[in-house]
Amino acid sequence: MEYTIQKIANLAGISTRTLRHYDSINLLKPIRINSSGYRIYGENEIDKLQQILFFRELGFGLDTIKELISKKDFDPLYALYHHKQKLLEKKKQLDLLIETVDKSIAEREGKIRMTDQEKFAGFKKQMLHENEKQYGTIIREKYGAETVEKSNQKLLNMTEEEYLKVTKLAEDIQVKLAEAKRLGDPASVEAQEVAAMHKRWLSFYWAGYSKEAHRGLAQMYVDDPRFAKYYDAQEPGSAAFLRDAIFIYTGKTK
Amino acid sequence: MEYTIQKIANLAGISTRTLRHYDSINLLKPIRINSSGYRIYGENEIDKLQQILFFRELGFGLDTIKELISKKDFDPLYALYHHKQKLLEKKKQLDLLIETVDKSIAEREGKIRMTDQEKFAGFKKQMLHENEKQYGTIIREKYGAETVEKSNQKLLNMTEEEYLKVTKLAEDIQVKLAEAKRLGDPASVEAQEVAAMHKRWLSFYWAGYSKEAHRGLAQMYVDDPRFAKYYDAQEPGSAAFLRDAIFIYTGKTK
DNA sequence: CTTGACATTGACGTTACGTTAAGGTATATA
DNA sequence: TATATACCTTAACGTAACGTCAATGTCAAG
Repeated sequence: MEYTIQKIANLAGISTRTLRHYDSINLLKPIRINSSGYRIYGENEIDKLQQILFFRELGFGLDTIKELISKKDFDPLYALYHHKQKLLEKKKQLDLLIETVDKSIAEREGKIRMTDQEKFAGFKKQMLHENEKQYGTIIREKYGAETVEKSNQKLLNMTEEEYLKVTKLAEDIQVKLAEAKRLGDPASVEAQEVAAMHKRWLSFYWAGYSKEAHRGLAQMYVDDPRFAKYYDAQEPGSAAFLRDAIFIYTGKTK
Repeated sequence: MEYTIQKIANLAGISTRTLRHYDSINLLKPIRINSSGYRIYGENEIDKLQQILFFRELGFGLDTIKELISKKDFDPLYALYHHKQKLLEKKKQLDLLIETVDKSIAEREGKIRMTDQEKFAGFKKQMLHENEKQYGTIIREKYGAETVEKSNQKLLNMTEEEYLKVTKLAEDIQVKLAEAKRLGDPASVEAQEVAAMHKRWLSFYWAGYSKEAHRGLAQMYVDDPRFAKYYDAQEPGSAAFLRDAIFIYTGKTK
């Protein structure tokens, strides 16, 4: 099926302006432009739009959505599982809100009392922290094709806020690491700062932080060419330098 | 209990900037400012903020929220009932979305097929029209103190979009009615246009439109001094003029 | 007495569109 | 064949609800 802009807008319950906007920011391009300059959308665009709307519904910004779905290894099926999980969480929160309404009604009718805390239960985006003790599959399974996949999946399970934080942190580490490397001393304040950042970064993916595991990962950075390549990209020898810094940071000179 | 800005922000899970914003637009003012110029919030503000957040959660704009809760006859208890109903509707929609995810997963796994329509079920703010056949209590109960209350309650049951539309329509009617009245002829194009607008307006509150009922209401506008006063405010004699126009519009010269 | 965590008022920035404006295109009907 | 109507286009400014500085003041603890 081919759709003009208004047909697809009606189908999805959005405005034509929104579709033009998505076109202009390269989030969703029509499959082709006809001889009159009209946008024409096809089946693939339908599915892509659906994904976009799911992410949007879950509070992701358009920039983030674009990043996610345009990745070469974007997996629509896995994304759908992600959506389901997140929608279920949202539903839980809605239930909490409804409970808060019920309580507030009962309070107004003089039946019960509420603390000020209780009056806002369900509004706060509850700490996923507590009930989401992700355990560190990364190291435990050693590395391999799976490892990288798994950690990408963890990305999808983050809120947008977390996602932005963690990707920014990763970038910062790259930059600071290259700077520190140029100074040459893995015991320097700069290098130790990088090691600390790396610990924070690791904690995103991996709840059970321990010095031993941190060191193991650091060594892996050197041994595994894929990781080494990533860290050496900005400045050669960075992977080894980072390992040394982390070894010192975790209290082991070598 | 008294709260500083950050305490209340943490309590409610919002930012201090948001609270300052609400202050500056007169949506939520602190109970007092202390000697250092700090905002201090009290119990009443807590409850008011809760109401604000409920409305916000339901997609109401801050302007609209301000209008609603600052009305002298704002009823917090009734509002809570409203919130509950709307939250339950929202939950229904979420269930629909989750169903859409499930189906989409099944489709990707080759188990079922989906139409393009189905792929977007749950995104569209479903027509409340269908399952919300409000019946016309206004006329049926004749008028009285209750009548006005009931129709105000209907306002709370509208989405923001509807609310804005209906209030704007009411204003437009006022203006156009005064203009048409000055022309003098209730059969004129202008007057008939007003009658048509009035029908649209009425349909917002009252699903079971009929010419008889429309005429009944028009007569009531003249007979009831409260209504007459409202319509005669801009231009004296407008209530009677409107009645005449509606009588003609509904096909009864007198 | 200074440090750090609070608070204040501007004021400009951002996101995701809404909303004209000015105009080209397709099709049904007079 | 004309014209009305319902589409479509780009361009550009508008808006809502804050986020994010910057510059500065206040308060409690060590």
